[in-house]
Amino acid sequence: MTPDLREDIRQRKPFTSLEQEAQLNVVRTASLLTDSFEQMLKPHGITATQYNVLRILRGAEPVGLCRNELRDRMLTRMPDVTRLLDRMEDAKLVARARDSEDRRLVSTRITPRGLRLLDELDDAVTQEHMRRFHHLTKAQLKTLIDLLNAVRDRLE
Amino acid sequence: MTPDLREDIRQRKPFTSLEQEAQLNVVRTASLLTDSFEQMLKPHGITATQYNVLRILRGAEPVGLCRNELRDRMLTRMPDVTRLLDRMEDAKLVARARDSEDRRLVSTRITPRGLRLLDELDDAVTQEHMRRFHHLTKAQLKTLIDLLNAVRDRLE
DNA sequence: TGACACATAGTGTTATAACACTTAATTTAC
DNA sequence: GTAAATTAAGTGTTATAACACTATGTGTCA
Repeated sequence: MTPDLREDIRQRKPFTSLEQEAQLNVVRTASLLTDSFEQMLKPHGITATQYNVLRILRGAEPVGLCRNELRDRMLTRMPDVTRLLDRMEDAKLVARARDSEDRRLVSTRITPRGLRLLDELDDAVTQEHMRRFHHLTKAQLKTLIDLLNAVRDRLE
Repeated sequence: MTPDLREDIRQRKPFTSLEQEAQLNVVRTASLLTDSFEQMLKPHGITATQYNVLRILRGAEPVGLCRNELRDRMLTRMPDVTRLLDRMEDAKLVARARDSEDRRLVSTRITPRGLRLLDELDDAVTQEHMRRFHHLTKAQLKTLIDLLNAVRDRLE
């Protein structure tokens, strides 16, 4: 019933270890989840990375965050946050201002337009999460989350 | 003891649903696993995507695969397999030959050099998987794999 | 058998990611 | 108080990803 990964990617030989199978399963699942999420966002003109930035900045309101703080909070590694923010600034989704106390820092805040976009997306995002996970029980979801937390425990 | 995702990405508010928390956990974990894997591969001059291609082609030996078949078997979406293979051909890791029966097809095979590279990498890859997952029990790994299979069941 | 639909690989082009390097402000140590 | 180290943001450049489009070979069907 549930097609396993081996079938999915048409692999002929069995996985060499459970550890390998676990890694491939995590990566494959994330890829499909992200692709689906990107497709949902596309008509709205932003990427999953940009969406992630907007969510972080909305959570930080009413203050902004500097570039490195933002980078450290992102879900996926992003080595060029400066130009990511350039593009988002061009789209008027965020605004930057140099910090007056420590002039090395540039604080970025979400704009009203960015907030409006997140608001428009809220329903679709919730639907997306539900669509992908509603067939698991709450207990299964908790177990999945716990196991992934445990994986990351030795990872970062 | 195990830091949960909220702490990790310094999120102040709780997740809005278990479904959302599950999605973010999957994506975050995959990102860290992939980054770590990429770092391990870097000294050998290939990316995780290229490694994936080599593994698929080694599994297909002694025959090659056409571009679309390869694309469909990849772990993550890759819209430009042609030029990915161009680069790998330049590096002499794969070789291409037009199919004589159906001249639309171009079959790609792994070269001896590609096989040698995989062989060199085998230990490091196994170590990498172990390092990331050895602190979970076999039962936990099986549960994790089952749950991820279940997630993907409604996804593709 | 000839026109048309379809499947396959590849190309042109733009956008984004990645990485090493630079510049500027602040902190630290003497 | 000044030089050196540190921390921050940004820049130059190359590599890769993404997407729409083209060219060519194969199958289909009137």
